[in-house]
Amino acid sequence: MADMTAAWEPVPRSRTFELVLARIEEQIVAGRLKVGDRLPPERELVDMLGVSRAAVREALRVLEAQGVLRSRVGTGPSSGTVIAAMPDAALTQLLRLHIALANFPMGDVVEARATLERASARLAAELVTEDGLERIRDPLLRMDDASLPREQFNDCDTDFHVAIAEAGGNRLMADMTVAVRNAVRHTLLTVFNKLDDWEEVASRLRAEHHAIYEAIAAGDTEAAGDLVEAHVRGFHRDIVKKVMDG
Amino acid sequence: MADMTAAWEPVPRSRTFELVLARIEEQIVAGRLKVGDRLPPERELVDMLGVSRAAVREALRVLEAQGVLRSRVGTGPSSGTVIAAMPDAALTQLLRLHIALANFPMGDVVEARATLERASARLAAELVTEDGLERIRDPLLRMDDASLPREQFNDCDTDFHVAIAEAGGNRLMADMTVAVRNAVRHTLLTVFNKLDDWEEVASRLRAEHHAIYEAIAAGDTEAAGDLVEAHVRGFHRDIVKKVMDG
DNA sequence: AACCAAGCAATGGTCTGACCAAGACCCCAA
DNA sequence: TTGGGGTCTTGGTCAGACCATTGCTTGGTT
Repeated sequence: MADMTAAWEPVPRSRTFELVLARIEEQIVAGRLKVGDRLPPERELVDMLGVSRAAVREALRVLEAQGVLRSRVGTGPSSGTVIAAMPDAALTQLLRLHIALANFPMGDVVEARATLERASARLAAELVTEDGLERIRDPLLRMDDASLPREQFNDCDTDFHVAIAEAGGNRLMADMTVAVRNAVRHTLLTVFNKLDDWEEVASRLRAEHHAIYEAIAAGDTEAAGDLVEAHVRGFHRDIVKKVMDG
Repeated sequence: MADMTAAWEPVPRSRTFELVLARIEEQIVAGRLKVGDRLPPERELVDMLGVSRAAVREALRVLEAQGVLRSRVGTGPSSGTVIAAMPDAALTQLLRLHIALANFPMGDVVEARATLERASARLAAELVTEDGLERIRDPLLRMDDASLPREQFNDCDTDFHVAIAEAGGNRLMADMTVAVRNAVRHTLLTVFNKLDDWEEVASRLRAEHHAIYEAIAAGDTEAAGDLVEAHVRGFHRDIVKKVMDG
């Protein structure tokens, strides 16, 4: 007799749109659909798969939410439904909601940021090009303007960290870094706006950013990683927690 | 005159389902919708928002793809659409497709695994409980069975790494680790099945796994991290690459 | 009184068919 | 040659109907 200790979980009854989804994913995984390829028009998929247009559209919506598709109305080369690759936006959105749902406590997010950005900074210190350095320097210098409003400072801060992540040349790590950083963008802005000693905090961040930049530019792997990790952890420990608890 | 260097990107014309999506996300971010809460039935949302049911359903489908919702037919307490929290499945699915689309080259994935699992192992060595240790030990011991088919060995391998990630107590890092590991599950299985010297490889993996387990059990943070990183990088360098290139 | 089965109502799932709106292309007139 | 309007393709939206599942209610039977 069969093993009865394992629960007899009901087979998840496939909904129509999931079958459509499976067909499309199948072609992606098999490599028959590549980035830039166009899918058949919705109405053709309806005929080919023998399902309603609503089912097709729900499947497409899922893939769009995963950053795999892009749809445009009209005729011509750029119209229709095409395979695209926008994982970072999809990742960001996903993390944002789950952080809001408190599935991911802020402490976990900080730990993840410290881990990812430390690794990104180390890669950057090893592999960065002159072009990459310039992309890091731009937001860095813009933050030096003392009259910069806090919201724009926050955006530059994001750009700075994103530029470092991308300088390492690892798209997956960069996208995860971007997603995690973006997911807490609103939270950080709220914190910034509550600060009484804004100028003091901004000065500290500027100094830390400059030190990180110097380490990366100098190709000092260890220093770059340590400084970024300390930057992320220190900022949350000393500033974010104080504001959110106090 | 305004700055003309920045491209005048067209404002993305909001589609109806995106408006619905925005309304629901709004309530999640504001904390008015928590895990376990039920959304109004689709037909009520249609009345409240003044849109078609198709639009509502497309929005719900997106949230479901993000692991935020769970829908069930019928009446009663467990039916309807409820806020759930299944980020790891959603993350896995997302990464799987993007890896298939080659947005994320295998080298990047390995780098990310090394980074995430190193950090997870360090956390585990510091924080693991007796219960957590047992969850790590279970797949470890099952892999010691030399007659275990390769596919099940692969699953146990996954379970082993997942258990370590979860032992650290950081849900976000654990979910990212799980997602990345799951996303390459199929690839690894293919590699396993192509190996001529399977027993030799399995022995090596077993030995490395045992060493990792011992380090975590002993609370040796540095060793645990180093061993896991070496395990991940070494496996891909020595085995996966050889099979996929040869 | 206890119990079981038939029926009912609520809810998500699916389909049909229609129309709208954006965008590119074609063709004709100036 | 050029400008403009028509038209076709394509995604976006909607209304309304029916199906399938599920849990609860109800009423009869023992």
